[in-house]
This record gives sequence, structure tokens and C-alpha cells, in this order.
Amino acid sequence: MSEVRSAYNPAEVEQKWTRQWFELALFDLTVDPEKPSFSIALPPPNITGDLHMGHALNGTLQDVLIRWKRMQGYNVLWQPGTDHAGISTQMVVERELKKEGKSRRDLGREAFVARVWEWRNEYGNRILNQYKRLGVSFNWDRLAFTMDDGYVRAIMRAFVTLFKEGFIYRGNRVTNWCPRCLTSLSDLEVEHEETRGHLYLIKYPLADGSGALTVATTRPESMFGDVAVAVHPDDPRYKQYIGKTVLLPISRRPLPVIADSYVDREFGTGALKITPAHDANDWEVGQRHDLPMPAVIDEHGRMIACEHVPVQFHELERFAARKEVVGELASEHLLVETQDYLHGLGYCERCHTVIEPLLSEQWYVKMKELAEPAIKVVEEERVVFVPPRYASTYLDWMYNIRDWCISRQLWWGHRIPVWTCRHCSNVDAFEKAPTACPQCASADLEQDPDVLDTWFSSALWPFATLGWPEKTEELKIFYPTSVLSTAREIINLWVARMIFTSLKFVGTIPFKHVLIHPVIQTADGKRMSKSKGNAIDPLVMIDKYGADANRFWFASLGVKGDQDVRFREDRLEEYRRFANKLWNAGRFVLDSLEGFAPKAIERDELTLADRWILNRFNHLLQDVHEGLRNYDFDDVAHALYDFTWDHFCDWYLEIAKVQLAQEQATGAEGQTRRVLQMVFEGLMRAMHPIMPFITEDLWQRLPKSPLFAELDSIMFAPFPREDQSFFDDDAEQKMTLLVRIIRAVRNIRQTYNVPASSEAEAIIYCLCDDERKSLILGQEYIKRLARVSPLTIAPDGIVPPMAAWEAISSMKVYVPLASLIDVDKSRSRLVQRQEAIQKDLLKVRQILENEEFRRRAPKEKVESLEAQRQDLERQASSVESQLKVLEMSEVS
RNA sequence: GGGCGGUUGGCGCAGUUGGUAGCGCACCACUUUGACAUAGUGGGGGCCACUGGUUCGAGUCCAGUACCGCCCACCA
Repeated sequence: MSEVRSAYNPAEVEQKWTRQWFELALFDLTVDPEKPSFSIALPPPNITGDLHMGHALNGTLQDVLIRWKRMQGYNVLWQPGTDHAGISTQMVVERELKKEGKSRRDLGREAFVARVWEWRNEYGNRILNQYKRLGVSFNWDRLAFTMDDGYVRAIMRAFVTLFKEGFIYRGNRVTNWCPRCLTSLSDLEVEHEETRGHLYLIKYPLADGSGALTVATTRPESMFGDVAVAVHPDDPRYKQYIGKTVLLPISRRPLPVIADSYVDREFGTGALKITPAHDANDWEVGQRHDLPMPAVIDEHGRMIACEHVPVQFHELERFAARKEVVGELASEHLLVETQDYLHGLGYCERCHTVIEPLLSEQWYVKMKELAEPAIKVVEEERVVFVPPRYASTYLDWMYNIRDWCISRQLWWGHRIPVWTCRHCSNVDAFEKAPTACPQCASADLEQDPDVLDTWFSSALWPFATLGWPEKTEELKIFYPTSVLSTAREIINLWVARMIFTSLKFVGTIPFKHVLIHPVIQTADGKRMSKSKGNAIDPLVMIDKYGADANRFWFASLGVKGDQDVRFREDRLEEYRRFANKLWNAGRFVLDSLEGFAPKAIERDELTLADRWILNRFNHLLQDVHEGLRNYDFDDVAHALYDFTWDHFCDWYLEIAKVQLAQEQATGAEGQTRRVLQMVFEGLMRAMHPIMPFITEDLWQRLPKSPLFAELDSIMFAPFPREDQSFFDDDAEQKMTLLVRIIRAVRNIRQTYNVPASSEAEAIIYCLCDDERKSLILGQEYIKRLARVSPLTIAPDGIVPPMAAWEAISSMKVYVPLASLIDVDKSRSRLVQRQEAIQKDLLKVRQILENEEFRRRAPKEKVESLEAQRQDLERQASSVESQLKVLEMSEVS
């Protein structure tokens, strides 16, 4: 007996091998210039993050690919690291400060940034350590961070290059502003949500007293910033008013009525108030008409105490102000109507505050020209999305690309490397802090206070981590990377930006394939969110079911199926059991192989079952390899599962027991142990990319070829490939026949309640010589697996009385029945069976009787259906005669 | 408003070029036979969301409808 316990204990095995792998530093990067290369850049998690289901799923898929390629002998780089996550991290540390009663301004910029560094040094690698539990084989010796010195150099080079070439400019325009985070946001950092609000219809009286124009707005508090009322130039209702003057309600400021085709005649009243400082579209209208752009709401979202805002509203918070304004309008009888209104409202992605469009000075990247080559590489499929439908997500965004606001009013991040000379007002960008103005040599320079959008730095991730802008060996060997695997929500936020920056700076694509994995939702189909408290913690699941079971589930989801999958704990339970099954199969194999030294298979001495399992196994290896090549992780997982459980455990191991006993009895050295070793050892390697822990543990204890003696781990063993010389259709066919016989006997036994503990006699008549030979080859299997004794196999003979029988192919299987038969039960089951057969038969006959079908359908189709009909007819008569047997037993 | 996914036995899903509907879990029955009861064996259960169309034949192709979900979007 093996010393191993019968139940698989994942925690023990995982700890053991994690320790071993790290002690031997097996994850350090090694490069052999002779070998081909494969590389993946891990999407860097935020330093503030905890491992969630998405990370775990994505980490598993990447690790499967990495381990697979490593076993194939590639130079493999899996670049890990973290993102400094500007807003998130600053928020976390500010929250900490708040507990101490302080704000970041109390500390000042320098001390605050130092404080964030402290935080990051303590907690910043937490998520990477959580990744360890999953068994990911990062190159742990190459951990990168977006604020490493080398990485910062890359950012500075990128910025300055874009600046010098005129792609970066400063603009004063309306941007998304978060009044809580006190920073601007890019369009992609704003989440739009359907929100219940109101549409207010407000009268703007004409200055000449001849009536009024009614405008529609959702934000009446912004009206003090109005500079015009716009109508569509071709709108007959309003044509006469163009050029006239209306009076702004409450403050009575005169506003011109202008014409602009931006106005939608269908919406609201067809008259639109123009507030350039607080609405992006109005800003554009304002530009076109050369209008002023007074601000009336400040960066905290309060009404500004200025000349435009009536005193009573000064300093009022924007939503409070809205109420007040509406009340005032009502009392002046200028509020025509208040409609309930559902509209998309922008929220800050980080803190869920309603976005305030605010006029401010920000840095932008001019995108149009940069996007062009990035569009081309996807259109030409030099960068391929998997599944392909996501290419259109990317392309739709890129076709309609708008300039990218890259400045953030934060302290944590990469400070924008632009300095302004206080002496001559020269503005320029520098990779290193300048000591003097290049224009006037003055030393009185001031750096821009803002930092860069976090995504500006992550856009450079795949090449900045490899040492760009230096021409490093790593870049030469591993760039472009092979695959990028990520979630669809950051296709535009991140993937698109990596593509255009790589093309711009490195002159090549950053990766060849982009895998977009599904999103894991809660069991009831909701979005998992930490703040809602409905998120499942993968670490808890790993504790409960083991890392390998979790990984197997992730692999089984694949990337080509549904775009969303629901979390199901029973899946994990299923795969935990699968690991247990594998473990116990391993125990049996290890027991059987005690003292065994691997030997080459003697082909001529293989039994039918040996040939069959070798055929199946080599087909499995072919499927696994093909599947991985095509990113069909789900197919690979299912193929491994079915082979292991059905073919190997349920059939071959049971047969192996028979063969091992025979070999022992006869003293002949059979092939069973060789086959067991070959298949199981190979299976461990084939399964290793998905289930690294359990396969390592079992593999280490298996007798192995001396070729593997020097290896520290299964992870360096060659990935098994099919040997087509083991493909064997003949064995497959014969074995299928035996399986059908065994199942038929089992079925008869249970139908007639033959006790499982007793042996049953069986007689098989088989006129076909070939089939009879197969039967004789497999007679021991039949005896053991169907508990048959004695077994008679003959070309033909007397039909035994009181026997149930089943027709299979050219054979008839008889099981003489003992006296203990439950007649009623047996009859009802037979009748049920008869009905099913008749139903099928009817369908088949209908098709066959159709003359059109016979004329038009392919010949093989007709023939196979004909064969099916014959088979069904045989079965029908079999059932019928069994029913007769029952009647006879009743009579007697 | 635009785009994309999904709708197949109680639940979760497969269904390759159209040719008598499969798998896992759950369910029922039997079985503790020396890898595993976290198991084995046998079994029951579906008019493939709906409506039309193409075809000898549609879960599979085409058109439309409904519901669920996701992404994108400057209609106040």
C-alpha cells in the first residue's frame, strides 16, 4: 500500500510545492538563445486591489499558456508587476489620514507622496502574494512597478516625444470633473447610469416684452452661466426670434437668441439654453459663436459667489441650489412644467459622485493621427482579438476617437514634465528636471502641478517593463509579446492605448493576440462588487476547494463561450471531486507500479484494452494540443475530464485489475504496468498547465524515464504529444462492441433484479467470425465488469429457456434468469423500453419512406439510417420476446 | 440612441459543413467488490423562447418578435 491517504488534501500539497518551487527559484527567468520565445505581460493589478474572480480567472488562463509553452521548451517570460493606480491609491491614503483628522493639504505635497510610498511599500504587493495561492508561474524575479526608476524614464521619454512632436497640447475646455476627487477624468473614467431626474421647462421672456421662449433643461442651477438661447436655423417656430434678445429669468441678464444646427428640433421645446462653462456641447456652440463662458459652479460643485449668480444662491451646493432656483422660478411664474425624466448621468468611476462638467485647463493627447496605424493593425488582423467580435468594440472606439485628457489634479502619480519659465514664459517638456530655461537661461522655472492619468503609464506596460527606451536584450527576445489576456471593460481604456503607443514608440505591435475572457457574475447574474458585498473571494474558494479545482473551473469557462458567466459553487465542488478522483487513481497506479522501472512498450503483446486506452490517450493528447493552440481552454478541460474519469478510471483501470491479476497468476510479464505508467505519467504532464499542484505531486512519485531524472519539476518536463502510431481504429471498434455487451448484460441484470453480489450466467451467440474473435479476446473483461460466470461464446446454439436477451450487431446476448424475478417491475420497464423503441422506429421509418429523402439525401445517410432501422427492429423483437418470457414465467 | 451576447431537460451548459437531441450537477433504484461511497452500476426527465420563411429534412440557415444581460454614446 502507498503511504498516501485516500482523500486528497489540496492545502497540504499546495503549500509543499509552492515552498519547493520558490526555494529552488524555479520561476526565475532563464533564456536560451537557441530557443523560440513566448511572452505575456500580466495586466498589472492596482496596488490597492485584492485578488478578485477576474484576476483569478485571467491569471489561470495566462498560466495555462505559460506552463504549456514552458513545457514545450520555449523561452518563456511572464512579466508580473503592479500599477500605482493614481486616484485609487490617493483615496486610500487620504482616507487613512482622515482617521487621523488630517487632509493631504495639511501634510503638503512632498510629505503626502512620501506617505503614499510608505503605504505602497507595506501593502503594495499584497495582491501579488494572493496570486501565489493560485500557483501562477510569474517570473517572480522580474516584478515591475509603474513608478520604478526605469519605468519612469520610459514615461518621460514617451511624454516628451509626444510633446515635441505636437501631439500633446494644453486646452481650456469643458472636461469631466469629479467634485469629490477634485480632479479631471477622461471620458472612459466616467460611468453612465440611467438616473431618474426632471426636465424643467423654463420661460425666458423676450426683452421687447413680446412673449417668451421656453427652454428645456435638467440643470436649472446652471442657468446663471447661460450666454445665449439657441434654436435650429431651419425651425419655423423660432426663425423670427433669431437675433432677438431674451432675459435670463431671476437675474434679468440679456441673452442673444442664436441659430445653431446642433439643436435638436424634436427634443424638448426645440430651444436650448447655452452654458459654455458647464456643458461640453454648449462649450462647442459657444466657440462657434464666439460667446463668453462664465463659470458659475466651482470645483467643489458649489455656486460661485460672483456677479452672475444672484447673492441668495452664493456658495450653495449644486443640488441644493437646483431646488432653490426651481422654487424661485415657480414663484416668478416662469416654470412652465416639470417632467419626470430618465436620463443617462455621468458618475465618477472611483467614488460615484455625479460628474460636473467644468471648464478648466488640461493637457490632451491629439489622437486622430496616432489612432490611424492602430486601427490598421487590427483591421489587417496583425493584432487579432479572441473572440473576434471584440475587434469591433475596439474599432468603433478608435474610428470615433476623441482627444485624451491626460492631466489629473492629484499628487500621487507621475508629475507632468512640463516647466514654465517665470521669466520669459517659455513652456517646454523635459525628460529630466531642467536647471535653466533653454530660451532665456533663467533658473526660475515652475513645473506643472498636475500628474498624468494612470493609464498613460500603463499604456507603456508591455515595453516599458522590458527596458524601453533602452534597446535591451529582453525587448529583442520577448517583444512583441505573444498574447494579452484581459477583460473587455478595458479594451479601450488600456488595450487600445497599448497598441497606439507601441506603434508610435517601438514601431511594432505590442502583442499578437488579445484574449477577452468572460466576466464572472454572482450566482444570480449580478455584477460582483466589493462595496455591495456580493463579491466572492477567490482565496476563500481556494481554501475550500483547492487551487487546482478553482483553476480547472476557470479553464472550463474558456474565452470563446458566453461573455458573462455566473459563479457556481457546485462547479468548484465538482472539480474538487475530480481532483480527488485523480488522486485516488494515482494511488492505484502508484501501488501497481511499486518496484517498476519504465520499459518500452512491446507492441505485439498489447491486449485489446491496452491498445484501446493508448488509442484514446493519444487522441486526447492531440485534442489537448490543438485546443490550447486555439485558446479552446474549455474543450481542453472537458477532454481531460472525460478521458480521466470515463476512459481511464471507469474502463481501463477496471480492466487493468483483471490483467494484473492474470499476469500475476501466470507469472508472465505483461504490458499492463507499462501502459499504466505511460498513460498516467503522460496524463500528469498533459494536465499540468491546468492543475499544477496535484500533477506535480503525483508525477514526482511516479516511476519515470531516466530522461526526466535531472528535472526539478514537472513544469520543465516536455509537454506530451500524440504518437499517431498508437492510433488504432480496430481496437476502438472492438472495444466499443465489448462495452455494449457489458452494458447490455448489466442492463438485463438490473432490469430483472439479479443481485449485484451474485455471478450471472451469460450466453452469447455470434455468427460473425470477426466479432466472435473480439469477444473471445475480451471475455475476461466481460466476466469481471458484468459479473458474468460462466460465459459461453459460440457461433450459434440452443436458445436457453427463461432467458432475457438483447441483440447487438450480429450478436445475441442471453442471460438465463433465476427464479427470483420481480415480474411486474420487469414488465413495466420492458413496456417503457418498447414504447421508446417504437417511437424511434416510427421516426426512422417516416424518414425512410419519404421518396424525396431517398432521392436527394446522400447515400451514406440513407444507408446509416437503414442500418439504424434494422438495429431498432432487432431491439424491438428482443424486447417483445422478453415480455413473452415474463408471461411464460407467470403461467408456470 | 447604436452595437454585441444569451434564450436547449430542475440548475449550469455542449451541440462542428442542416440528417432520428448530448454532458455535468441534482433526482430515482441497486451496490460498501482490495484507487476512490468525494465512489460504482442502471434508470427517469427536453414539442431546443416565439412567429414566419428556405429545404425531402431546421436546435442548426434567413427574416421578424419578446425577454435577460453587457458595452458604447455630447440630445439639453
